[in-house]
This record gives sequence, C-alpha cells and structure tokens, in this order.
Amino acid sequence: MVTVRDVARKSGFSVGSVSIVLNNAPLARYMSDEAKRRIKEAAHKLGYKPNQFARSLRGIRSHSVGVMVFDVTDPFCTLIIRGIENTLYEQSYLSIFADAHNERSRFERYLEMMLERRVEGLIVVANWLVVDINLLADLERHRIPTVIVARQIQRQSVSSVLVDNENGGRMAIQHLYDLGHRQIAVLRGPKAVEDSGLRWSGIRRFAKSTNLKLDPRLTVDLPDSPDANYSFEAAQHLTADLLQRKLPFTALLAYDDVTAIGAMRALTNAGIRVPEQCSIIGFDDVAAASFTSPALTTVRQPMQAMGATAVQLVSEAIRAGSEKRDFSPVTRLLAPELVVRHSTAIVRR
Amino acid sequence: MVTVRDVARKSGFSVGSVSIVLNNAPLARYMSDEAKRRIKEAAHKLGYKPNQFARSLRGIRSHSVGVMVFDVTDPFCTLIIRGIENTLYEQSYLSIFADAHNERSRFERYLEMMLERRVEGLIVVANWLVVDINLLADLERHRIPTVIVARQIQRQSVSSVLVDNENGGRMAIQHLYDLGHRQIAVLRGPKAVEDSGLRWSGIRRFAKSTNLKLDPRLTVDLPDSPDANYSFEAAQHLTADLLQRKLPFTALLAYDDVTAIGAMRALTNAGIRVPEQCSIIGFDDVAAASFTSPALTTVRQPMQAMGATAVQLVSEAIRAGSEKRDFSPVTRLLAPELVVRHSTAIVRR
DNA sequence: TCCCGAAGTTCGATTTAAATG
DNA sequence: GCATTTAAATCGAACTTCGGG
Repeated sequence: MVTVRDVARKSGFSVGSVSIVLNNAPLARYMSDEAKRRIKEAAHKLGYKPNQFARSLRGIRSHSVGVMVFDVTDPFCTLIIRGIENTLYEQSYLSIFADAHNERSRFERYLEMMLERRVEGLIVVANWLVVDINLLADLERHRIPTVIVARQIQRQSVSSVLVDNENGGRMAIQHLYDLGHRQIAVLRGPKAVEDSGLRWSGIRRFAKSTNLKLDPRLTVDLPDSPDANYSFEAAQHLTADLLQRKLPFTALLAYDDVTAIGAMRALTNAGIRVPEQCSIIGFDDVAAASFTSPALTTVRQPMQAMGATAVQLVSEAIRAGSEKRDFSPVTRLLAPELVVRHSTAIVRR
Repeated sequence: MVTVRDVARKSGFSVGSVSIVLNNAPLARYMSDEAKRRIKEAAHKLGYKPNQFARSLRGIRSHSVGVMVFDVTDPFCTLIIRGIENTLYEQSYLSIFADAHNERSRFERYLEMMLERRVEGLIVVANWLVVDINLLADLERHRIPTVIVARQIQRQSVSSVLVDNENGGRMAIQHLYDLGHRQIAVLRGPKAVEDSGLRWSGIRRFAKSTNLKLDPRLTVDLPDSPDANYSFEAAQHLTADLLQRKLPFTALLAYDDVTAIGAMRALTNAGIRVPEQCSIIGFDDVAAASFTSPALTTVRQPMQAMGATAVQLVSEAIRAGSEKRDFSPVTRLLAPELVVRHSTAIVRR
C-alpha cells in the first residue's frame, strides 16, 4: 500500500506538502508550480490512492450514499436504481446498497449499518408497501440528507421525488375517453397505497369535467398485500369477477402494469379480445409492458429521471450541509408520459 | 458519537481494557468477570458502536463486499441480486453496489473504487455481455476473493456459480420431445455468449441419443448486441423470417425467456396459436414469463440460490484467507428446473 | 512576503510492552 | 512470578504551528 509518506520520499518533499498539494488545500497557493508538478508526478507514478478509511476517520467525506430499496424484485424499481447509480457515478459517489425486503426490521438494521459507514446521504426507494410513520421518524432522527423516491412525505427533513400521479391518472382516463370509451372499469390499487388515491382523484376530476359517468360497480380495489407480484393474480380474479357481473364495459383502466397484465389475461381467458372488444391501459411502463400481446398502452413513469433527480437532491443537500447553508426539503413531481401501444383502440359501435 | 474513551471513563477502566473485553481478545481471559461485566454494561448503556473506519484503518475487516452487476436493467439479474443481498445480510456484510452498464470503463473505475474501500470480496454478476479477457486479468491482479455469477471462468483465482446450461438445454428439448414434437425450431443466443453454446450442446446430445433430427435451416442465432432487451425485437424478426421460409415446425425452443416472448409475439401476429399450433419454451424464468398469454413454459435458473451460493463462496474464501488457509476457486453448477406452464402442449396430429 | 519543511495533533480502535499490586 | 490492568505505539491522512531561508 502506497502512503503519503512514500510519495513524500519519492518526490523529495515532506508529507505535509504532499498532502497540501494533492488536496488542493488553501495553502497550496504558496507552493511553486514545479513542486506541485513533481509531487503529482510521484503520486501518479507510485499509483498512490489515499486511504478512504483514514480520511473518513478524520471526519472528511465518506463519498458514499446509502441506497435502500424496499423490494429489488419489483420490476418497477430496476430503472430507478439505474438512474440512481448512473448519477451517483457521475458525481463520484459509491453506493451502499440494501434491499429491505419489505421488512421493517431489515430496514432498521440496514439503516444503522449505513449510518455506521457514515453515508453522506440516503435514498429510499419506497416501492409498493406503505412506509409507516415510525420508520419515517427513524429517518428523521439522524441528520443526514434523505430523499424518498416514489412516495410523498410531509416531514421537515425528507425530500420526495415522484411522478405526478394525479396528472397521470388524468392522462390515462383521457386517452380512453378520446378513443370514445364511456363505460370504463377501473381497477384501483390497494387502499393503503397513496399513489392509487392520487391517480383516482385525477381520474375523477377528469370525469367530472367531461360529465363522464364512472359506474361505482365497475370500480374495484386491489387488496392490501406485501407482495408486489401478487397483484397479478389478484387483478386476474377481480377482473374475472367483474366479467361475471355482466355489467358491460369497453375499457379497463388499471392501477399499474402488472395489474393491467393480470386483467388482460383474465379477459383473454374469457374469450374477450384486446383491444377489439375491450381496451386496457396500465401505469408505470415496466419492461414487461412491451412484451405482452398486444403490447400494453400505459402511462410511463420517468423512472430513470426519478432516480437521477433523487441523487441531485441529496447531492445538493450534502453540498449545502458542508457549506453550512440551509437546505429545506422539497417535493419534485415529475411529468408522466402516455405511451400508446396496442392494447387500446377506438371503441366499437 | 460514543467512543471507547467514553466507555472507559464510564466504567472506570482504561481504553485498552475496554477494547480487549469488547472484542473478546485473547487477553480477555486475564480480566476478572466483574470487570468484564461492568465494561459491557457501560458500553451497552452508552450505546457504544465501534467506529468502522477506525477498525478498518488498523487493517481489520471492512465488512463489505463489492457487488458488480453488468446491467441492472436486465430482468434476469434482480433475483440474483436478492439472493446475494439476502445472504450478505445474514452474514452481516454490507454491499457496495455498482452497475457497470455493460461498459468496460465503468467496470474498471468501479473496481478501483471498490478496492479503495477495501472490499473483502467481490461478486460479479455477468449477465449477457461477454466478459473480455483483459477485464478478467483486472480481477486477478488484486488479491481479493472473487466470484463470478452466470459465467464460467477458467482462471486460477476466480470462482464461478452458474446454472447447468447443458442439462438445462437437454431438459428443454426433452420436454418438447416428450410432448411428441419432432420438428423443432431453435432460436439460439448470440454466438459470443457461452451459455448459448452449452445449452445447444445439451440439445444436440439429446437429439443424437434419441435420433431426433434437428433441421439446420430451423436453427438460427440471435445477433450479438450489448443490450439485453434488444433480443426481444431480434427474436421477433428472426421468427417472422423463419415463418416466411415455410418450413414447418411444431415447436420453438428459445435461448431465453425474452427471446421466447419475442417469438411468441411473432407467431401470434402471424395468426399462429400458441400452444395449439406451435409450442414455445424459454429459459431463465424471468418475472415476465408468467405474465404472458399463454404463460410461458420455461427452464428455471435458480437465481436466488445462485446469488446465495456466490456469497457463500466469497465468504468461505475470505475466512480461508484470514486463517491463512488455501482456498482454490471452484465452479458450482446449479441444477435447472423445468417449469411447465401453458405455452407448450402435445403436438397435434 | 513568499515558499517550504519538520514535527506534532487529531480521528477511534487495537495491540504491544510494560507497570502495578 | 502471577494475575490484572494500563500507557503508549500504531494505522494513514489532514491540518496546524512554528520556524528557516
């Protein structure tokens, strides 16, 4: 292992000078260019890499950010992770990664481990499960910049990044409306999930503004569940039930893509052709959405951008902290985007 | 921050004694039980947590393992990541995570950053892209235990964990054969991907043993590509081409699930019903496989187990290293599993 | 005033050699 | 000499102080 001492010996300067030059410390302006050059050259030749532990021990930056995901298995979050990774990379941060597995105890233990490693910031990807209050209190107790992705939080110290759910809900229903659909079934998400409520209010607002009637008997909720993939089966059953009630509908608006795909399966099984006899629209634009037959029309969440934005927020907050400026947490709502594929069509007359 | 000094003050002993007791060092047997009790109590009361940086600085363990993924976006690797995470968690390791983005330069930079953090071991998830030779040399230069998942490597110092591809290929073809299929199209993976070759040799071996004829005109290769998701489109085109040639086939064996789903789309588009007119079988058992209509029959890779095994191998190697024992790298082949869903059926006469 | 160096201190935990009764 | 405990050195970087030219 090459240390400052080695560089000092090789370059003929003292450890102090080496440290000053290599860190571009204020005192470096008193050093001659020649000295700087020689020191840098020696460092490079020896392949000197400052020991991160020694730096961190001195309370300098740890150059790492904690990334806590609630469920890596959820297809929704892989692109978010890429966005996070990508942007952290650009800013030379390394990420300490943890999959909380939707378990509170894991979350807490990981949080502690991350704090021990002195992460400079924390990004929580809160897919699916409800984040309970105590857990947020945990996040608030420590004083490091925290951003939560895909969930809005009303707290003093935590920023949020998420898609504009209300607007997204509106885009979905409007797309169906524009295609001429008037009898629309809505498969809402679990009641405990806030996203679902927001999307629903976007839907309702649009309906009200256009005098579209949404039959309450055609509006059903997914059950609460800790498993994101379970919603596929649940959606299948709910849709099958819906069909049995013999209430006509020409389109189905689903809470998310997995739900939509489940619904599509139920319709196909019942001999109903998509989109000729029934249109389907999802939400998220998960990878699997383009793999279905027909390919799923959906409202895309800009997941990679969400990840990138999260990193920008923490990194701003970190900078603010180190410069002793204030940084009040913000909520960033990113615009969703309608992706028209082949699961929606003009209504048959 | 509570330090040893605080514990020492509170308990009335010296820092040294505190350290000795709390770490159960050899010298601890000379300390009175009473002293031990009081020290432990004080530490507990103060909520003392040893500073990881200080420990690591002294060359003790860093308690972290690097996890390098070539492409997080690939649905294939999320379950592997979960397996890795899960097992690392059990062993109290924290993971430093990086997404190499299929780029060599990123890989190298991340590798360097990880080494700076003194990761005790390294796990590389080599989905899709070919790992080039130089890169392996990089892995070999440093002396930390390394395991590569999903790729077999003939090197002195790197262990491998992967599915038994050859056997998996055999299982796939045998399933089709058992259903009565004799005219089978095979969509192989890119030539540069070793997995594909191994699966193919399993297929050929089975064919030979049963006198099944595989028409070379029905065997096509996916093009090499840096993007895992591109294979969906490629498979679609290849299958469409195949259909145009008017060579009859009653089943299609695809390199992996994404490929299979692409092929399924092409068949559906051409008005061919799956599985009634053509059976399809995939490989991997990605999440999307159960979402297609009909649900995809496939050969499952035990991805979570692969991740877990990788961790076990590094952790064994780390232990061996710290006890100055030898640990020669091994290759672990995990058994695939046939998952029969609804995309395969008995051949029509 | 400008340029540079030597030496010492700090961070927190571990480990050694040494000192106490 | 023995059982117990402790002071001091160590790890590597960074910053401070003082001092010389």
